[in-house]
Amino acid sequence: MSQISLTFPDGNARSYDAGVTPAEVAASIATSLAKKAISATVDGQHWDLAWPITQDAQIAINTLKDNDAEALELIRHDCAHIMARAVQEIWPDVKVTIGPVIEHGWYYDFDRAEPFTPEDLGLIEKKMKEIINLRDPVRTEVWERDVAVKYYEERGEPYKVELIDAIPGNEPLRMYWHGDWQDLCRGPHLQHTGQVPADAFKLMSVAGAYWRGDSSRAMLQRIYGVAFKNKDDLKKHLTMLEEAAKRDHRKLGGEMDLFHMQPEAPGQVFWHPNGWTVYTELQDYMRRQQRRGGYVEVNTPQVVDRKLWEKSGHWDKYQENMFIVEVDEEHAREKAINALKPMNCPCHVQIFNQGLKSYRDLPLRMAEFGSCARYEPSGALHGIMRVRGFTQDDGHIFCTEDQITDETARFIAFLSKVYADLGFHNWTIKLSTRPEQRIGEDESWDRVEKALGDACNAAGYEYEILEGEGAFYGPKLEFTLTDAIGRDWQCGTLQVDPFLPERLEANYIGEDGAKHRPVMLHRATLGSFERFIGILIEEHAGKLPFWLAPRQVVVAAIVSDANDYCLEVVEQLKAAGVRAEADLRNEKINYKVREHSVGKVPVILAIGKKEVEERTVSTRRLGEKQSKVQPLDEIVTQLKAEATPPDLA
RNA sequence: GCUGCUGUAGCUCAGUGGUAGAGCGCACCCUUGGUAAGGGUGAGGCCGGGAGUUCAAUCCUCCCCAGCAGCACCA
Repeated sequence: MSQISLTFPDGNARSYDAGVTPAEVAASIATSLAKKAISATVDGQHWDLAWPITQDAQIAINTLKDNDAEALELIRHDCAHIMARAVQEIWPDVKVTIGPVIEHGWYYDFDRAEPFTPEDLGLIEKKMKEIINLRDPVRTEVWERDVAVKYYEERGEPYKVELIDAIPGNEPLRMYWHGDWQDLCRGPHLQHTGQVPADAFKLMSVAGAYWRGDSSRAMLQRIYGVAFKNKDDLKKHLTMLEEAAKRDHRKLGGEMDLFHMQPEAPGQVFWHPNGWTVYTELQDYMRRQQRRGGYVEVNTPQVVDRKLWEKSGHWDKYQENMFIVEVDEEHAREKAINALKPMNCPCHVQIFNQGLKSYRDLPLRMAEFGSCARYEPSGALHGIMRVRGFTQDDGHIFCTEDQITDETARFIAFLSKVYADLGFHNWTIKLSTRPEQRIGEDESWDRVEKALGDACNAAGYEYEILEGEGAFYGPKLEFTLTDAIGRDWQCGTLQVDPFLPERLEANYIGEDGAKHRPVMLHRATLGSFERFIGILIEEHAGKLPFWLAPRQVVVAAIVSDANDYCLEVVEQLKAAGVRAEADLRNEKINYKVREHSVGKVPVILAIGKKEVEERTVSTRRLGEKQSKVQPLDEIVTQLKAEATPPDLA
């Protein structure tokens, strides 16, 4: 048998028979290592201890203790298998499908006639612990395709048969055995079930999920679990989830009296005075930014005849998701059918099309705080983050293809400044490329996709590529922020669209005196005010930056003799442009402090006898225990400065 | 839209086949209290909507609406 040379992380190399497994390698070093080992990393690939190595390679033996990423991957993956085995032991008629590792844990999809109940999850967890305690060995086998298909057909596992059919013919079919239970799986896995920490996992929830992510196919039951290396990490994770729930914008929206929603208008927001203050403050800020950024602001109609939507192509594609308004005029022959605008683009093109445009007018940047209505599927609605009525900070840049890169880079700079001003520093860019169903030449897609990528690079940002996720007419950049519990939300966007100018016959006169077609860049920075304010609330856990806080200062009287002075303080603050209010209620200062703290008021000025006499205030900042006595003039100057939006400071 | 769960006072939630309860909040009274809940009294409910079963339904069954989790969707 031929020899191979394996190089260890410390640089030492040893010679082994070709086909040696990492388990044998570990055993050759120390029996304790062989026992502790969970997997290997072979030439950068995560490698099962039982897989043979046939050529020279770099090798590292992973253990539960020292290798976080690998350990968690294996623990979670083995949990998926152990859970599937537990489910089939309890309910033998349940059909298994797939169970991948995800962030913090795993899920596994099952086909079962009866729904899993919360009590069932408890049963499954108990059974899983039993399997872990058995310390059943994990074995891997490579099967022939027809053998595997026959095996699954006999056992009534149609989903597995379908999976095998989808695996390319030249790939080996690997079977993993956890004791006497077996699953088709790429691997790698642990050595035995006992290597999963029995006290560091938890089944979290069960929900429906379509087989193969296809809404036309069977709805399966997906059980989610989380798993960690030890009990403490699990506990930390559960605590984090509890904390995150407190930051939920829907909860804080009520506590801070920002907005409410009700069944008569599902997916639409009733903004209360506090919430509307945040909204308008943000809108004023965006308006200033856009003026500075070279945009002209416009406004367009809400109710627009279907003819325009037919022309733009939206009627065909999105009719189901539009709010239709039919008007039955007395003398009309037929009803007028309109749609509430689901987007602003076609309307902006109408403005562009007024009068003749010259190449000298390009790039033309047109912005609108555009109210849109989309009939989103009921299950998609989520607080104020996914709604049916919303206002985009929309904008369209009419330009030439040559100007795309510059305009994109310019927009990225614009957006990053806005996000930074609003307290966001961790956001990501995704570049969605050509989908299967598309229009236009591949050459043009090549150029435009490159233009977007170049612009990101020029602006100094990395981006992730979402293959095939672009719109049918062009690629797009998505700017994504994350909510309190780690769900991603697309906020900003930039889409290249040569299609709509074509359909709506936009053109400009070029240097050569002939008509040319502009390209349109759809772009939004916040996305929608609704979603962005939701994210803003969660990001700051309700403690909005002072300039955005709806209630900035409460002046609270400690004794009623201080009332007049409190009102005077409020007047001075208001005159300085600060949102201040007096709390003269017959309540103890403790009570007032608590109430306004819960309401996330950033500054409480407490006024007692002493402050009245000395013309001072006792300043207490949200989140701080300590209060500070300072002269009235000083605090007014200070808060005036803090209330100034970052772009005006 | 799909699967599952939920819907009782303004809010958070108990509860029962014989038309309801707590805490907080609200109103009024007492209390003038120094930085996260002072005390008392009181008002407040078509038990999400509709139909059915029953002598009787907030409770059981069905349909609808809305919310929650996930999936699918997101111009």
